[in-house]
Amino acid sequence: MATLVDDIENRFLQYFREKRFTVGDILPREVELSQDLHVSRHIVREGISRLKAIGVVEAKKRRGTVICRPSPFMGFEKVVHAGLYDRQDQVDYMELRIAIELGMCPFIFARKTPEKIAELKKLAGISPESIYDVSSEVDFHTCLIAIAGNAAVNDFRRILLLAMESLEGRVKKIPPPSHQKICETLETGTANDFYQVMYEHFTSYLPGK
Amino acid sequence: MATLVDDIENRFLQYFREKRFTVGDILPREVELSQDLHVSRHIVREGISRLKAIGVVEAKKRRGTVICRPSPFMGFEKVVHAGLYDRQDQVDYMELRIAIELGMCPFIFARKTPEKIAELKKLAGISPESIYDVSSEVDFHTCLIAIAGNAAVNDFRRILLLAMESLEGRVKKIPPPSHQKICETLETGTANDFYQVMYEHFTSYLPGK
DNA sequence: GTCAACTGATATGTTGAACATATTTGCCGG
DNA sequence: CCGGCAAATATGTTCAACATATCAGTTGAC
Repeated sequence: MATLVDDIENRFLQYFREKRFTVGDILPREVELSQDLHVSRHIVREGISRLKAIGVVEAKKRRGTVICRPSPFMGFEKVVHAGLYDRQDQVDYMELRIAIELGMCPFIFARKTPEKIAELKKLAGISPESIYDVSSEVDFHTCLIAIAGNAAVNDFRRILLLAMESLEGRVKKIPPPSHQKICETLETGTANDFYQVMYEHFTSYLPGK
Repeated sequence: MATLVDDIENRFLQYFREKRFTVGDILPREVELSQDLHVSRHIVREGISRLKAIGVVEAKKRRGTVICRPSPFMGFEKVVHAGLYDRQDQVDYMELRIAIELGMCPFIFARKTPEKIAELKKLAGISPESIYDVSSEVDFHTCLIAIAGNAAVNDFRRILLLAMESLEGRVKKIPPPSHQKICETLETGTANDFYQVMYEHFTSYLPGK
């Protein structure tokens, strides 16, 4: 059953699209909205509150409620923060993460720079191969994928990692090829070489042949 | 500045995590919550309303407010629905989509079945190569990635496609290799062959060498 | 005894009016 | 011209009341 607030929320979203609302635009006053939409101010406030929950507006006292640049995955982050995902979700997220690490290879390769590779090498050299350190593993791949310079990918991947924290204790030991090898291949190999070495690096997470 | 509602929302999310809340669990009554949390019932309602916005709870009259299985990307879908993304976001989303199509290849290949391939072949044969049809292009790749059987990936990709609808008119003509070729390779080639043919298929979306 | 309909209890949904609070605006005096 | 006080105005919060849907138990006819 659709409540008034459900309806108002949808009308807001639809309205933003139709009127080409963009960052910085200001919503009408709550009292105006409540009059125009023929609902009480509480309903309007609750509708706007839902927009705050997904990060598309924020309220400034005395100025009004303004459209803000949404972090599009805020809702996802909250779901993860609440721990409201099951084993199957976690497996799905893990696969999605691996798919992104692999699928971004062409973009990483195309946008590599000597500076970025130097930065990467420092992270690759931190821990000896025999010692498996989860956080340095994560740091390396975070730095690696950052080379692609895709903000949405970086943010989304960060949240996926949050959902996998309870899994991290159970991952297999660090697989060859090592991070050093990945650096070398990124630096001197071809785009395809780079993909191949990344594929092998994630072999233990990928389905068997 | 943090409002009471912001605080209450966070406390709910934190509480769900700590108390290991799961699908079907019922929240205390609004009046109880307002007493325990020392805020008015409206504040509690607004906090709960925000949880509804991200798809974490739903209210049943007389029964109470229950945790529901969240569609984790509901917030993202709403942001897209409102059209609150700019050119750069759109480019990022496109790259993310391509990365997923490519990165899921190993999972698709590992889980292919004769039935799925037959289904795929039907979609591949619909339009002659000379005619470029956006919706059949999308349908084919939707069917292809569905072979991996990853619900999160399917759902997330669906929303990414929504954000790219206004771009679709400007995509380049269908690139070789054709969908028929992709089907063949998936059926008879190796996992690596399959990746290579997919990579070539998306060449026009990938950064130049 | 069984089942349908009634009825009361109880949860969320909605409204109105009032007051709190922060911040901008602009007046006012030095 | 400039610093500070004060009014205006937006959102934030509370209280009290009523609406509405639905579950559960009771009552009634067959």
